[in-house]
Amino acid sequence: MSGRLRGVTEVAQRKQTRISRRQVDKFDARRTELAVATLHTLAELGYARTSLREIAQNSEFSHGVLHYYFADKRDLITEAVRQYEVVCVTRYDEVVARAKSAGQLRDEFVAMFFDTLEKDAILHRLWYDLRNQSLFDESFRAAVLEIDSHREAMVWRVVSRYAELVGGTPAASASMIYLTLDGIFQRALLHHLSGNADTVAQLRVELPAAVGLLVTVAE
Amino acid sequence: MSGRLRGVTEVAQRKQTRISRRQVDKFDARRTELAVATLHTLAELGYARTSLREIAQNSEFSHGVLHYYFADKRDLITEAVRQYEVVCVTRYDEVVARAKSAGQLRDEFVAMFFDTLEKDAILHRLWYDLRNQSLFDESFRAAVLEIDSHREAMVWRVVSRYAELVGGTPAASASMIYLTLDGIFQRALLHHLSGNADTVAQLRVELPAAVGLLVTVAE
DNA sequence: AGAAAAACTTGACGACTGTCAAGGAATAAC
DNA sequence: GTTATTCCTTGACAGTCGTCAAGTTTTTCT
Repeated sequence: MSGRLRGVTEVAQRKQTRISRRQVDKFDARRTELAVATLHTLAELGYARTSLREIAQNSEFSHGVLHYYFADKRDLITEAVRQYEVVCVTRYDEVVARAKSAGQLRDEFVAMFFDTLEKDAILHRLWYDLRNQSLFDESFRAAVLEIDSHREAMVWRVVSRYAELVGGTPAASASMIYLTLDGIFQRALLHHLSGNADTVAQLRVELPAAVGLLVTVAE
Repeated sequence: MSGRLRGVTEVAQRKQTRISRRQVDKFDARRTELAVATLHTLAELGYARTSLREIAQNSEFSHGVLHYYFADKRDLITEAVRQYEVVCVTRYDEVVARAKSAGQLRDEFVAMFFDTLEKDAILHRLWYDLRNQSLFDESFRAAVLEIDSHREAMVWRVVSRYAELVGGTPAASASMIYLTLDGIFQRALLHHLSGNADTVAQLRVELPAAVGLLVTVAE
């Protein structure tokens, strides 16, 4: 039987079958490969204009294969979002690890901040697109909230370590600190993609001071 | 002649004709009416899922009329965004005007902040949707950047007045202050629409302190 | 080797999209 | 009251969308 009546559960079953036959690697590898292709297409076109045929064209397969590995479009996009998380959520950890002084941590953080802003701009705009999409489409919310909390934790690791090195304590909650730095990033991204380099440069100048505001130095 | 070959300029011409015949009121009134219907549809469905036929169904006309008053879909949506601006950009001005003390201003600001967060949630999520869309679609950027700067000015009027009343000065640039408060709003919106009332309440508690951080009190 | 299963392609379906031309209905001009 | 003009509806167009069944190619198993 070449039955193709697969729901989400049936895809999971099929996956289970593969696991038992020790072919899970191949199946999951393709799934990931296609999810990555999806990620790049989404980053290029945005959620509103990304079609399955377009995604397939960014891979080496035809559009039909997407329904072989994914139950439906949502399943595919959700998986793509997870791939984003893998890429983006440990970005500053090396910076934290090698920081010997507060000044060094701050400088390298700022450098990394604006480096990824420019290098991964289209990937970041996708993140904000999907986070926003979750305001309309309930099916993304769980994944979005999870990634958001991981991003918050990532920022917290940076700032709390910075506070430690500078001999003080964070001046606000993890939540506040995250949304402030994320707000700076979002704004910088908007102006970067708008070609407004001056505004981006201005934000770069202000970022260290903002970090300073978020940490109180003990007297 | 019943010619319907209208580009953007021809729509403008036709409008000009009406002006000379003193019927500009009627034409513009319909345009605005349809733009408002568009705004509500967008707020309900999001940019990605809003079609012209859906918009027309939220008005009392048929879908064809949209191309009588607007050159194309972008023209329509751009006009809808302008309507959003009219509604949203003077929200806190009355609060500023009637504030007799720093404490009153702060409290009423916080109250208004979370009032509109809940009452106009779907309108606000539209704003963020469109702002994000401008990261992908150049044609929205000018309007988005303009509205964004108006929002920044609105927030600045609140905070600078607060600083005045408290006898201090703003501790950061207008840009920084705006993106901080906007970040809080965005986060609160996400959690409000996710049904996570606890997180929203937490943000409400933290908002006054955040405002405090943004203003330095003179010694 | 041949048989069975998995991986992938192709082409089609119904639904939906933005656009626009043709024509009817309403209003204004004379 | 009879033309003109404006306003609005209807229906169609060419295209795209997600989905899926049928069939071909490739891999795996025995």
